[in-house]
Amino acid sequence: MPRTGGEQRRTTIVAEAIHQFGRDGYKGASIESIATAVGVRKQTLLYYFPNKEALLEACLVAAGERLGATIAAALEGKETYWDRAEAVIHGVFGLAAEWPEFPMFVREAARLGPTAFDRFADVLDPLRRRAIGFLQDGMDSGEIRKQDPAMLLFTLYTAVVGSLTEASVLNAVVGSDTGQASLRRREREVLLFVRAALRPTD
Amino acid sequence: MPRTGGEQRRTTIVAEAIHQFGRDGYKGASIESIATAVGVRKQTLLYYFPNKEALLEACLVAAGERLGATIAAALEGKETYWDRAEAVIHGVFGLAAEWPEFPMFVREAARLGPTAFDRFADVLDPLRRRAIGFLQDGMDSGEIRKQDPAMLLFTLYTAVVGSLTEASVLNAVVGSDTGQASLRRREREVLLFVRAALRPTD
DNA sequence: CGATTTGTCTACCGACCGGTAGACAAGGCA
DNA sequence: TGCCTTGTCTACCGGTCGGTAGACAAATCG
Repeated sequence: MPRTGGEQRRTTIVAEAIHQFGRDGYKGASIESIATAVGVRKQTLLYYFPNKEALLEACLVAAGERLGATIAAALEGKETYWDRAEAVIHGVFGLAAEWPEFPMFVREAARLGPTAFDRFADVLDPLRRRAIGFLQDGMDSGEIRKQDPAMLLFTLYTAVVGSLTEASVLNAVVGSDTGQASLRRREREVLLFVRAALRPTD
Repeated sequence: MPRTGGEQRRTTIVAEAIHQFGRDGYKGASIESIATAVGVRKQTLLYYFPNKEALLEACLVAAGERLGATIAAALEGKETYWDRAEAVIHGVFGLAAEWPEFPMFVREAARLGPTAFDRFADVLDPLRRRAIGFLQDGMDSGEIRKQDPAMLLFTLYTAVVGSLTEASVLNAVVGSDTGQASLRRREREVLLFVRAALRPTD
């Protein structure tokens, strides 16, 4: 047994937990099934995380960091306000493509209440501030429709996350539309929608 | 014991179930706590609904009918495309104001997968068709930005429902903002956002 | 080499949850 | 009046879940 264990196990468990919390909800996913999926017994999982809630917190922080890294990478080298908005949305959709349960987990985190969600949001706070300042600048320079920048950011968030998580609704509204192609269609749609909504009134 | 029971009990149970399914999720809410909340034993609830899933289906149909009635009432007498869109959004926000768990329940229904969500959506199908046709007309007459009307309806849905259900996110993004005043702010924001997004490109 | 830490396991417990069986009382009906 | 349906209850069962106790083996370190 190579003593490389430790951290690696931890991250594997967290990844699987995000997967199952996203798919089945916090209550719906059992630590037993998470442990089994990682190829380990429940008690081994409890060795790394003292209880289910601690596992959740680890997932929230990990998810925040992952999303933060994605967004930071997307912003690199982008200068204009529209390039940035587009890059962030594209980055988030890319993350959703390679990790479909990720947006569902974030939504579940929000459902669990502010206490849980803040664990996730705190990691992203610097980016949140940057985004609001940036939207404010765009409004000052007349490139973005004037409004409350924080509320705008909230509405943008709901539009993007909703588009990523409401697959059942998509199915009911536009008919069967699944897989990677659907995700690309939705990304394009959200981009057009957001661009139109940001455009200043003449 | 007045023999008025029956239907009234049923609807009371369904209302409470929507409440708890919305607040705690399908898995998180137990039929026992639902029964207790309406002042009855679990076995009495099981007398009306053979099992938990049957209760859920009854909730889905009831929710669909309630939302359908709300939207239909909102549409009455409205002629222009913008009056209609605004009336529907206002109606949905009104429903959310008097029944806060309702949007959460709808989102939970979507989370449970297409099979469950269709029970809810089927009731609303006539309205869905009307909405798409109506958006199409608006595009043909140049009053609405040209795009896929079904995808537009989906994006509008996600924006409205997201704004109603992501309270934790709102808290994290714009700071503490609760109660009826917050709901009104969000309604105004969504209205502005949607109006800007629908506006045709010059 | 021996002591200790690290990691994984088996065995078990108490709580809860969904659902069944069936007693029982009160209203409606022939 | 007496039977039957309707509605509500107590009692219980099997399964799952989160969590504890503690045995045990391999790796590490003085």
